[in-house]
Amino acid sequence: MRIGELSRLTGASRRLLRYYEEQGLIVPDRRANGYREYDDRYVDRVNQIRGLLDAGLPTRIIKQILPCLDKPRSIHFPDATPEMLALLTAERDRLTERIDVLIRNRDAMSEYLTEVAGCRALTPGGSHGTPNSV
Amino acid sequence: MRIGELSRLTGASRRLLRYYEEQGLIVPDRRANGYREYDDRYVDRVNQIRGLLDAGLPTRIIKQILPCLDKPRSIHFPDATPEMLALLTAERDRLTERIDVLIRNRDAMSEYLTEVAGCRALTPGGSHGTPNSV
DNA sequence: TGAAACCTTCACATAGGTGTGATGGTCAAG
DNA sequence: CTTGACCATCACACCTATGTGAAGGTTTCA
Repeated sequence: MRIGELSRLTGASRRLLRYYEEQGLIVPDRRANGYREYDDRYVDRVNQIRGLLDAGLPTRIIKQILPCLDKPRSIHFPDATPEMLALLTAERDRLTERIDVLIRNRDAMSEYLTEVAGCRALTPGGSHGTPNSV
Repeated sequence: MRIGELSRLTGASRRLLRYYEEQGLIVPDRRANGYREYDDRYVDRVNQIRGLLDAGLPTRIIKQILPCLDKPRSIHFPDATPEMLALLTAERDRLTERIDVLIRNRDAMSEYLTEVAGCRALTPGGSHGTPNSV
């Protein structure tokens, strides 16, 4: 498929797909006329990239760990230098810490919402104009 | 305490502390001479801000939800407009999604590392710089 | 043949968090 | 007083992920 199609399938703008390529995250083939040609697996790949970006990892890091997370990697993980493994381990641990922080914050939000909901239940009075009792 | 101390305690640069203030996330008192005066609770507060920022929330949103997560909030959560609650709920859900993505990626990394470790165990030949056995 | 829809590259712009330096005030110790 | 450590404000700079537009080639369809 060409870039427009992939853009539609992934939600990433064409610009962004070119950017990911520029950053070395994806390496599409080229047709004779210069058009980029993407095979189907790029859909998953791009989604994964976006997930990692959204997770706060910079492209520089994603570029390095992505080969490890490749689709049906099961059997043929060939290139695993010790540095690679160290990096991956470190990033995984960082990710875990980050996850913990997020969970704590999420739980604090939930807790607050629960409390407010409980409070709400006790004050049947209309909500809007009157700030809310308590 | 003054800004330098808080900076030391939180790891946030002075610049950043002023930035958070500029964004309305913290509102320290001022001494007669203009110096910012922070009370102890700002340490937790700043840490929480950094956690949320790291979580990908923009200051604009943090500013809004922070009052809800305030420390001993237990009893006196006074100002909870419906919009506020909706925003908080939405952000919490976004956060949950984000957490899920992170967990999936983290698990993929762990899985890969486990596989490689298993593979390693089978090839006793010291690889490169004798990384570190398993 | 020409218009529409797609593609290319290049380059400048923006937004958010953060670094850094200039310039100057405050305060405590020698 | 002066020195040094702290503080203040202001402003310019950076990085990274993105948007956007210009100028031009290709393909498709009428």
